[in-house]
Amino acid sequence: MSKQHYQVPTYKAQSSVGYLVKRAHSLMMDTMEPLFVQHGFSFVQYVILSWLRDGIAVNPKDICAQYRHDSGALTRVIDQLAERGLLKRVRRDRDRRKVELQLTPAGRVAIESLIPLVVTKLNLALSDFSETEVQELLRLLIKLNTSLQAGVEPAVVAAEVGG
Amino acid sequence: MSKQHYQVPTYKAQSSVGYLVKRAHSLMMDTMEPLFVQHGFSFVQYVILSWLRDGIAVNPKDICAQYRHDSGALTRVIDQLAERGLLKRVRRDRDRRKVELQLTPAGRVAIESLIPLVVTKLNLALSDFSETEVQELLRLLIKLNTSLQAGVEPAVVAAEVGG
DNA sequence: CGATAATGACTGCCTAAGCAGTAAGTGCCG
DNA sequence: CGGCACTTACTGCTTAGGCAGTCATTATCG
Repeated sequence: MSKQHYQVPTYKAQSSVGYLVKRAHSLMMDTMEPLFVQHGFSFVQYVILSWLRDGIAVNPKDICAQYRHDSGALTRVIDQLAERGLLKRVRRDRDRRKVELQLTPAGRVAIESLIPLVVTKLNLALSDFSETEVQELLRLLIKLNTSLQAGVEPAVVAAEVGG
Repeated sequence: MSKQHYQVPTYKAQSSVGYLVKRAHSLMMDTMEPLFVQHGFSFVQYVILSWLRDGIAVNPKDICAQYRHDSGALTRVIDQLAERGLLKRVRRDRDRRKVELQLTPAGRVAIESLIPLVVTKLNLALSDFSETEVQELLRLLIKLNTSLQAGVEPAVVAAEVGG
């Protein structure tokens, strides 16, 4: 049984966590995107390079899952980055369906040059936050994401079973 | 001078507030959108009806500002809703550039029928949160949004606060 | 082993968002 | 009053994202 944080008679959009998250996302994009555009990258391009840099996602599929980006759209963005020589596709013998993405030296230089800009902007956005507040915000967002993720997938399963 | 919450040498995307916010937004969309689609509405359509219901934004321009949606795209969504008889455009004599959007009775019924679905989903997503945690998450998100907004375009902020 | 399902990357198509430009209306200032 | 800048809603065009389907590869299971 869910707690009744929100209730139908008193619900207003502007105090909904959904609205606040969407707005935060939009504002964050407005803050960050010009940074990348000035240096010749789209936001999505930056994201891909960023994930490769951190070594968390190396396949298109991983990036899709982590970043919830469309698979088809991602293929085309990877094409752009590959054409610019910033990454390369490598077929691994182990599972030849998968494509391993590898940053080229030029790609590494590019992403490393963008990181300081991002860090500066984030720190600026959080300049009124105490360290405790930042950690609490991160914790609550992670908690929310975990909960949402758990809620999304069963719904898909149920739909498949029911349909 | 900004606090150094993030630092270049140790920065990783997955602990960035930007990434976490984007992910929260994506997951929230995945959670909410099917609710509306099943009832014949897109997410954006719901948003517009929702803002009209709460009486916060009554002009296309207000909705654009509040929801950071493209003006041109919004016009077309409003067209759809108007054609379905869920809202109507009214020119006010006071400032004939502005279009006042008004929910029709059918529109009010539609949005009111969607609210309980949203409330239920939100409560489910927050079911592991204490009331204190929810309030803290809302507070921190609002604080973040305020800070981001100030960083993006101070002139707009001043105008909105004044209005 | 062989047939079938499932996975991963990719392609074509379509819709919708983003951008720039237009037109009507308003405020400002001489 | 008249000219100019600004606001607001809207339109055409471009592009990018979402969806469905394809092909190659791998896993599953009789």
